[in-house]
Amino acid sequence: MNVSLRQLRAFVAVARTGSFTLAAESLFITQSALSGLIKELEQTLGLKVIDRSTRRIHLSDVGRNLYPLVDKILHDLDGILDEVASLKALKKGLVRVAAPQLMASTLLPEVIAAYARVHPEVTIRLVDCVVESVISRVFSGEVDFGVGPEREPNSDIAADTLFELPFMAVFPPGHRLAARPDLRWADLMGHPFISLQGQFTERLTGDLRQAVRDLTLAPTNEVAFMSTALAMVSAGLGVTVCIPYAASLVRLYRLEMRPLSDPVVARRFYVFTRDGRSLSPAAESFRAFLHAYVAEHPF
Amino acid sequence: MNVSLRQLRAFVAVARTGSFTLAAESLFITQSALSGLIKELEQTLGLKVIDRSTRRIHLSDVGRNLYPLVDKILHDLDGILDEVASLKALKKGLVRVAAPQLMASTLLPEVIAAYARVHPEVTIRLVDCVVESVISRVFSGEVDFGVGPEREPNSDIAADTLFELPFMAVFPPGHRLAARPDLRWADLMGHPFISLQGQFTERLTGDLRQAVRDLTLAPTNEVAFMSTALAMVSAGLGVTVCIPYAASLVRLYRLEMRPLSDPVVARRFYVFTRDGRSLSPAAESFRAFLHAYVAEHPF
DNA sequence: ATGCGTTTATAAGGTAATCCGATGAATGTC
DNA sequence: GACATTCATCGGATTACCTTATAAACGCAT
Repeated sequence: MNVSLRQLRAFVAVARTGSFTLAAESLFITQSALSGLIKELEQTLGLKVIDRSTRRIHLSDVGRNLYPLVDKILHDLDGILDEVASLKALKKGLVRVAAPQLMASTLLPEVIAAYARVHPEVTIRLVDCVVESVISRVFSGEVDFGVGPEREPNSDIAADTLFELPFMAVFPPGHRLAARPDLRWADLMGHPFISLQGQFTERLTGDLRQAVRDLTLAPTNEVAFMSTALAMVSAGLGVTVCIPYAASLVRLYRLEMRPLSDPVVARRFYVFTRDGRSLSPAAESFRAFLHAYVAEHPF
Repeated sequence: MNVSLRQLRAFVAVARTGSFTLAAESLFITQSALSGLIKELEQTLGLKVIDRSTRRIHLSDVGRNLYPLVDKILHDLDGILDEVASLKALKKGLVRVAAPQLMASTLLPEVIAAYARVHPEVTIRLVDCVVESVISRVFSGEVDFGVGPEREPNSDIAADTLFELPFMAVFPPGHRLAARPDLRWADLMGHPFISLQGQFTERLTGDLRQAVRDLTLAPTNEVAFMSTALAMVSAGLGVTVCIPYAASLVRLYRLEMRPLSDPVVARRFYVFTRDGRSLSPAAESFRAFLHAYVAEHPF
């Protein structure tokens, strides 16, 4: 029995209004179109569901039994379609974003606050974790997408460049480095260098050696979190480097940031998504918003 | 959002099978037709519900939420359509028939038994009542149709002739009337006449006076039920008349029936339905069966 | 009984949805 | 890189649905 939704909607509209003419109006079609829908429905079912003449309309016995059941189904379906429309219109939605701790405590809260002003009904759930967890959380589906620095390519993960920014020197106000007009990596060599554990230091060391053969970065301390590093710099225990997106945190510690050259070493940050998997409307919206925000707010 | 049932069925089939090709087979359409249905569904909804390549298929986030809800709706709808199909195929159904006591204790039980042998899943509910109630029960919708003798026409009630049969004399075996070769109404005049209350006698008296001016039927007793009349005839308290469809009851009382002429007075019996209202498949089936039964079993 | 206003049914023609068969493009495996 | 298989697209045909016009039916008033 190949009945159609249009036919069922026509039937319910007639049952509700008691008139073909009024039912047609309620469905925004002409009376003759509605008459044809009812005729085809009855032919497909093989029995009458509406007894009518030009002056009277009644549901048949079968029609009377059918009406509340079909009415409920259409009501449920319309509820589902409304739900989808709400998701599409960003009238509701949930976005889960994984990001490393530094991202999660500097850039992203700003972007999320700005986004909430535009789309208050969408919930952004920030999942802060170590850099190495970002991609695995994306892969597992635990989050909609992740934000973080470049890592080994993975065929199941798509990486979309968010920004590429250079490292900058960070030191306390009044530090001897503050007096130099143009800072070079070599200038940092005479000072205790505080770095981050893991690929941060490995990649940095590799990049420097590749650019200047005898430039060797020997961290005097390797800590897990940038906030620890900044606190130590603030305490006069050395200097560090970081990417400009963390400027807000550097200012919080009342530290100074200066560009570094010879060489300029940059890091790319990406939005990671599962390859071949679409984002929900809300996630796609926030992803695009993040890209636009970063493009509009140079650090 | 004008989605169609075909599109929703396509979506659920893909979700269930994990393949466009297998989903198309399960819906008895080609793979390209199914591909088009999914494409149109996503265009109508304005978002992706299925992420796919030539080698992989996943439901999107929205698709994953949508699937169980749509699946349930389609399951419920198919249940309803199966119900309608069962009603149409007479695999289920209830028919309520109103009939006068005499009809209800002679003809109709026979017909219902015969019908049950052909359509065991249909329930026939016999509502026995006085003649005058038959039409009002049809009118009120309390029964699907009624069976009974002619009464004043009513524009809301349609009357479809079931049979037209003549009155016959009823008397005990060995009665003086049994010796006569051809009985005439005048022959009954010399005997106590037991009649039925109400329009039975009024209509009969009117018909007889209309045919033969000085033929006056003066019942010596008027009772409510034919069974009472037959019992009294059996006890030798008089004679009566009745319509041949009640022959089984007359035999039960071991009485004899003979045709009556000068005049032949016939009564029409009808199937009464509400005008402009269709019968359910089961009711229509039983109504047709009743007509056929009566045509095939002359009394 | 007749005329009238209004409602449902039908006809003709047009558009949208759905379908088929053929084939292109993509993809994982060998 | 070749191959088998799956999804996407194209062109054409059919079906479902729609509009406008109009016929048929019907309850009411006269």
